[in-house]
Amino acid sequence: MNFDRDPILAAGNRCVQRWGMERVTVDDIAEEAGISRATLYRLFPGGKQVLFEAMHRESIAAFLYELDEQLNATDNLEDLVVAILFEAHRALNADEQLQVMLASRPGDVLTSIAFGDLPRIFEAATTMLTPRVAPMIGEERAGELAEWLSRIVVSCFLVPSQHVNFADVDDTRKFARTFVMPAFSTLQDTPQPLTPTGERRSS
Amino acid sequence: MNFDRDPILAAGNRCVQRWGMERVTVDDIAEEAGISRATLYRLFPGGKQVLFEAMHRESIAAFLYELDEQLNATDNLEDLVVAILFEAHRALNADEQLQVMLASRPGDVLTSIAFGDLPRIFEAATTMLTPRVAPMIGEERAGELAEWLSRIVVSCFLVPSQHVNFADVDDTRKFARTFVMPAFSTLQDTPQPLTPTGERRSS
DNA sequence: GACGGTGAGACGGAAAATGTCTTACCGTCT
DNA sequence: AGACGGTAAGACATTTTCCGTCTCACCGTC
Repeated sequence: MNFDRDPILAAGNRCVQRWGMERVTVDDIAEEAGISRATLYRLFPGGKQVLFEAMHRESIAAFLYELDEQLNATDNLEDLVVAILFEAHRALNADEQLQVMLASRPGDVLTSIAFGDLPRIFEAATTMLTPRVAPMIGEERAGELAEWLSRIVVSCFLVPSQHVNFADVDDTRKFARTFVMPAFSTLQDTPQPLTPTGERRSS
Repeated sequence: MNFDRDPILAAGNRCVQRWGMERVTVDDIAEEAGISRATLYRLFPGGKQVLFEAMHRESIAAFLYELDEQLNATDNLEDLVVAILFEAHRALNADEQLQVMLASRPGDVLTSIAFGDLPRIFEAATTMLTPRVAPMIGEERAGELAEWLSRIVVSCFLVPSQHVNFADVDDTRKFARTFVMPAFSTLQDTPQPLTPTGERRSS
């Protein structure tokens, strides 16, 4: 089943893709959605800013929803972390719309990320992740893990790392074992002993 | 050798590709070109309209320049006409920028074409074509041929024909023999007798 | 030091976008 | 039928943006 999007927000996304984030107008979106501007203001009181925030929120939610579906094959924490990092990186680099959502303009990226989106991303990621990892590490730590992984993904999307390539699943696993798992793994969650060389898994 | 473009007009094209024809501002282009708005107005007195016309003109000129280079292998009128129709169609469908130049917005195409671009296209096509065909059909008729071919190319770009497919060189030749050559060819220009069936040439 | 070309930016007028509001319309429910 | 909620259309004032012109300071060249 697909993530069903609000048709108005979907219209907004189409407009953003056509005109760019700064050039899209409320009239554009209303016309694209096939509704009048009055209705749009009724549905999104607060106008442009509220509408855009809703679009951001939905984009993030849809992204995490699809990411969540990729995680069903995992049954332990490390596999989960690796899958999240790997799939998030892949999806993010393939999803043009989400990139526009995150980076409205080359210069505004940091501003947007720092003051607007990151908290929303953390919140949504926590909501998505908690039911999966709560049985493993407890509910409080789930939020920490979600934020930590979100920061890694977003940061490495904005400025690709020189040291880790999330397009490579082995690289990703090595990174996870070094930088993530030590903070969260408990003994029974570790699928196999960590080795200093970070060898490839035989499965 | 390449067609060298005015850096300011090139900046304008980049902006148009990013924002779309109706959303681009003079400030955008000045900034993209790395000059101040004052300088831009000094260089293009008349402002936005003059600047846009220059961009159109240059796009058309660059297009015809590249087209012209495809015609060196031809030595008779029919081959020339076929090559022009075929290559123009191919290039036009591959050149996103030129498409934006011709069709700023789906609804404005006809207006733009009818009242702005076509005369410029005719003029530029005539300039490009005259030296090639003047030895064959005379200078006055060169203008007629250029206009005629331009109309065909532009019209079939805007609304693809049901009857002729310019992506097919044989189809193109058949079309040329039926609709173009009779009006322009003289006996010594005809590479082989026209046949009523329009069979394929043996090379 | 004169001179041409440029960047930065002020300025007013024009155009566009925003957000609110009113009015009329339409389907539903009672 | 009549009340009611939701909508489209669009008028309206306000704010923002854009346009085109202008001035002034700067800088390299002659």
